[in-house]
Amino acid sequence: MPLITLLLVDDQDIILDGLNALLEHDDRFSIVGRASNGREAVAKARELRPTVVVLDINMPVMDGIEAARALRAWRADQKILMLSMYANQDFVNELLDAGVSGYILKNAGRKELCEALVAVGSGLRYLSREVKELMDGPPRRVRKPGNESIIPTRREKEIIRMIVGEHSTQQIAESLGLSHATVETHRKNILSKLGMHNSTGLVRYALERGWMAI
Amino acid sequence: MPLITLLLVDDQDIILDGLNALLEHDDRFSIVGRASNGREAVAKARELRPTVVVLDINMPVMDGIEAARALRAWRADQKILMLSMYANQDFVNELLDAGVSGYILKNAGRKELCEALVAVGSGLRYLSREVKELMDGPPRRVRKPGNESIIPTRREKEIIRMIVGEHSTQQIAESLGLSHATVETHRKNILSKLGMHNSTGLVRYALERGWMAI
DNA sequence: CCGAAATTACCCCCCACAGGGTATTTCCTG
DNA sequence: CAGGAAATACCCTGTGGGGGGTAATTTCGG
Repeated sequence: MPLITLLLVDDQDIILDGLNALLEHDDRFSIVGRASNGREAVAKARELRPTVVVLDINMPVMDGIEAARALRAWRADQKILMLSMYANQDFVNELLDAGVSGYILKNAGRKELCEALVAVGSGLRYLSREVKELMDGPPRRVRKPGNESIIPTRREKEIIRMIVGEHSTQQIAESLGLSHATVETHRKNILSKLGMHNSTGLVRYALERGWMAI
Repeated sequence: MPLITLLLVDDQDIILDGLNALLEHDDRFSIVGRASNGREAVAKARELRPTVVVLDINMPVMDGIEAARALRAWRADQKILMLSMYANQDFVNELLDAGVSGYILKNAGRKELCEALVAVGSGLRYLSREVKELMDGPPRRVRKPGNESIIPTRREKEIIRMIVGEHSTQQIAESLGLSHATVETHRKNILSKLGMHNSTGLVRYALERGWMAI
C-alpha cells in the first residue's frame, strides 16, 4: 500500500497534537502539514498536495464545508475526511454534495480513524456507523421539493450571525445600515429555506457550522 | 517532583486518545484512568484517587461543572483542570466557585497543557493567558447585586432543554403537563437570572454547558 | 420542624417576530 | 449582454414572547 500523506486541519491545537501523536508512529501515514482554519488549509493543500485532507467542521475564518468546497473546486479528486462532533442528516448530505468522501465523529477512537483514513486514501467512501445508520433512516430533507439552495447567502450568513449574537431585528438593521423590513425579509427567508420555525434553531445551525466562537 | 497521576475525562474518544498520546511519553505524568462523562469520572476518581482530574466541560450525562462540584463535594482538595473550547467570564467564575484550579482552552498546545498540569498538580492555580486577560478585564457579572444563584434549578434546566430543542411554550406545557402560564414564568425567571433578553442566548448557554448533543 | 427555595399559576401590556405575499434594484455569471 | 440570483424594501395579519408584577403550594435542607 502506498504511503498516505495527510494534511491535518483543526482550530484546536490539542486535537492537532492529539491526531499527530495518534498517527505519527503508524507507517501507513505521513503527516505533511497542519492548518488551523479553512483558508490556511486550502493554501497548504495546494502547496503540499496531500493524499487526504483531514478537516474539522467547526472552525473560524472558513468553516469545514466551505473549505471542502474550495478544495474540490481547485482539485476535483482531492480526498477529504471530515471530523465532526455530531451526526446530522442534512449536514452530512450537504457535505457529500460538496464532495467529501469520509465523515467520522470525534468520539471515534484511533482504530476507526485509521480505518477511515485508509479507506478514503484508497479512494473509497467511509461513513462512521452512527452516520450510516442515520443516512439509512427515513430521509429528512430540509431541501424543498424544488431544488432551491438551502445554503444561506453571504448576507443571510451575516444576519444569522447577528441573530445568534442575541441582537434584535432593530439592532441588526441599525448596525448593518438596512431597513427594519429588509432584515425581517432576510430572517423569514432564512427560516423558510432551512425549514425552521424560530430563531433558536438558527443558533444550533450556526454553531454546528463553526460560524461563531460559542 | 512527585509523579502526577491523571484521570482524563472527555466524551470524545479522539481527544482522550490524543491526550493520552501527548502525555504517555512524559515521565512527569501517569495516566491512571479515563472516563467519558461526569458520572463515570466521579466513580473512577473515588477508586483511583488521581492527583489531577482533567475534565472536559462539554459532556453529556453529567457536564463538567456538575462533575467538578461532585468531585469537590467528595474530596475537597481534589485538583481539577478544566478543558474548554471557550473563554467566558461568567463561566470561569462559576467554575472557580466550584473549586476548579485550572482552566485552559482546547486550542492550547502540548506545552501549555503540560505547564497547566504541573501547576495544578503542585496545588497552584493555572488559567490560560486568554482566560487571565478576560478575568482581568471589566467584570461582567450576570449575578445580580444581591446574591441570588445564577444556577438554573432542575425544572429550569428541563425547560431550557426544551426551548433549545425548538419547542414553543405551548408544546413545552403540554409535554411536561404544565400550564402555559407556568412555562412562561419559568422562561422569564431563566432569562432574568441569566441576564439574557431572548431565547437565542439560551441555546448557546445550554450548548456551552454540554446539556445538548448539538 | 421551620423557613427558604422551588414549583405552580395567574394578572396586565405591547411589540417583535413568524407567515403570507409583492416589487425594485443591484450584482454576478454564463 | 441577457437572465437569474441576491439584496433591498414594502404590504398585512396575528400570536407568542419579553417585561412587569402577585401568590399559592410543595419540597427540601439545616
